[in-house]
Amino acid sequence: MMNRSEPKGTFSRPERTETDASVAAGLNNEALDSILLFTLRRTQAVIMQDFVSRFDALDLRPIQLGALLLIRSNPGSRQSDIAAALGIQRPNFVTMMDELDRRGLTQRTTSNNDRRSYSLGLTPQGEALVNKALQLLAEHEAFVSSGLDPNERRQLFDNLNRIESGLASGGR
Amino acid sequence: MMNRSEPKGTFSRPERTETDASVAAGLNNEALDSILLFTLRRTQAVIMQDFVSRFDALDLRPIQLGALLLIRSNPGSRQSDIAAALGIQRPNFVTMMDELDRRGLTQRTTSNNDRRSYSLGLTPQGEALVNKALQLLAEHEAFVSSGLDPNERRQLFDNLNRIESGLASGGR
DNA sequence: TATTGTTATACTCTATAACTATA
DNA sequence: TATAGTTATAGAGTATAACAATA
Repeated sequence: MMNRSEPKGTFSRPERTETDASVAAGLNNEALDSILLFTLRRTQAVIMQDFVSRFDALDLRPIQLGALLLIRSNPGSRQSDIAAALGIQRPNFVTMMDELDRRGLTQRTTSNNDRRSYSLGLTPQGEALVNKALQLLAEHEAFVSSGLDPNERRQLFDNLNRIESGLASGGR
Repeated sequence: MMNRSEPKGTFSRPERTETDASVAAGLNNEALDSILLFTLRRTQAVIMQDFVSRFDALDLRPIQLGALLLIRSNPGSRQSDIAAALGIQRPNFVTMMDELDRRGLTQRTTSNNDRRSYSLGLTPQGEALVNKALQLLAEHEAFVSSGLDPNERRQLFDNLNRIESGLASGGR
């Protein structure tokens, strides 16, 4: 173990928290635990698991709920805009919209100003589904944050957002 | 906007930090910004970008570096153990080991005790590559954490680990 | 010329079933 | 019988090129 007193050029280690898998096999994974990317990945994995199991009842994957929420908050948006906000490619969003349309949750209205693009919107069924989803979402967020007090949760979002805005699009 | 005074049953919102994409299109993505899974995903994406661009010179993807680091810290481990610690399926780890072997970075020695399994280890070239990688890794971690002071970075790891250990394997 | 939606396609990641050799 | 490594395979997710319609 390292010195407690912050040696220069060294990063503070996270608290010792072994991965399940490594604990099971008795592996030393200290090296991985101190890498932010890997810690984020593990945390995301367990959160994803809870999300997927909760939203299985509504047959909604995270990205689909993201699309519905964005369309609801930004009615009239174009596919390109929603895809960009979701961080996915336009071609891949087409397939997603095809399915949401097929399920009667969304509608593509041909725009008057620009006949190349669609105006996206939720159908009444889409609105109804999102309302159910918001309830599940609140329970999901409460569950995954149950180990954090409100201030710690705020700190977490703040730290994540600071990292993102510090690195975003600028490159290095 | 909501009241500042923590209304009951409501979660503290993260600080207002718009996604690049949504800013570009002028979209309101408040709903997504308050979902931990989505915020984690965005943060992970920008960190991944930096990681990949830095390690391109060594031709190492994150999961490959993870494998090398685990093997280094746990010489003699079996493939199943390393795969589990990495959180990937055993069949998929086989392909990875095939490539690391082909590149002369790792070696599979048939175990004496149990001739079904291999004892994994790094070759001298593997050791050398990991040493170079550790330098890059330190620079990567410094860069992605440059917006956080040591205490904030510690908090971030701690909060992520608390979420993970709170949800891990127990289900809900 | 440039952009929106689209099609086709390919590459990575991930997950499962089934085989073999050992135990 | 159970387990380690393996093979084959299938499904997501993601990325790019190129086309038709429209600007």
